[in-house]
Amino acid sequence: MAITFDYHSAPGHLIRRAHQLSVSVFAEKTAEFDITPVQFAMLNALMDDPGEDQTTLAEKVAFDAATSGAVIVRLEAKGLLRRDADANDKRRKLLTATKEGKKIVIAMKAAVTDVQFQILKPLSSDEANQFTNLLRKLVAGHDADSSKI
Amino acid sequence: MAITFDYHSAPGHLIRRAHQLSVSVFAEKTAEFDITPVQFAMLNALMDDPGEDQTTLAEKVAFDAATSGAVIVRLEAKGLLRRDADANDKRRKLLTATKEGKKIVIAMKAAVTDVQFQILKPLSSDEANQFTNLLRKLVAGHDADSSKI
DNA sequence: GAATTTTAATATGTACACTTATTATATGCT
DNA sequence: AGCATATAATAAGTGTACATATTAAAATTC
Repeated sequence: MAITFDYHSAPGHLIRRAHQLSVSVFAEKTAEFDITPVQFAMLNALMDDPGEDQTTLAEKVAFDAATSGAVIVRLEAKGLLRRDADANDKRRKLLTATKEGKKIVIAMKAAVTDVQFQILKPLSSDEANQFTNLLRKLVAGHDADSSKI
Repeated sequence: MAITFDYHSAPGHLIRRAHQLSVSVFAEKTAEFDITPVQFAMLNALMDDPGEDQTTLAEKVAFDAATSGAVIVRLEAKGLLRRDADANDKRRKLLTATKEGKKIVIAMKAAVTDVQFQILKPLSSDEANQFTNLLRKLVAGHDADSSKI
């Protein structure tokens, strides 16, 4: 037994590395659009349900309010979404993707699909499916855990 | 075919979520030590090979020089490692874990081991092994890719 | 052996990511 | 109605994470 920890083989470290690689592949494949994975996730989610408030959108993509607030400000600055005050609840700001925002999400779709393949590239097709399913189960399990407080 | 992307099931997004959860579990289980996963990784790696320079240590845990530089400054501020100028190469600063640093890594070992189990908790034992192996293969594959430039 | 190139560390700027605190507004309770 | 509680958004502070630029010190090349 070594005194130190074999952190290289630890899931925690491997997940960090995978995230790092995943972001890097995304940046590479979508360089021309100048949109980060998080920005894409938010804009993409917004297109399914326009007119959402920031909190609801943040929950959908699983970010805290502070982070998503900053992302939304950047997306607004780029002209990809609009924030309108809710007449019924002055605390809320309702979000809508602009024409530009919609256009960019649609334009990025092929590249983002390709990113997913590139991330999984070191794995065989079977392994890739297994891995994605296990990842989904892992995340869902933790989500279920945290919701039953 | 929907216009938008099913980003919720995409490996890229799932990996991000997994990373998020992983960091959160680490923080929870090691709260008393006030050490982040990255800080632990660096300090732990340093114990295997004391007297390394920043660049070599950064490579080992796969961070860029700027990020690891900042982490090292924080670890030094906490008194967990020492930086000494290399007499043979004045550009380099050699790192050594202090007694305090070593003590904290050893003290954290059990908690960090537990973190890995907690991360994988939603999976069965078999699934957890499969998942970790696939993750390792994924990361190794990308590493091999980037090294053959 | 002087000029070019490389390398180690730092600095700068942008973008997550989270915690805690603050402000404004709504809602629930009595 | 009036007060306590809850909620939406923002602000402040810490810590990754990376690209690019800078500085000082090697190493290489001519």
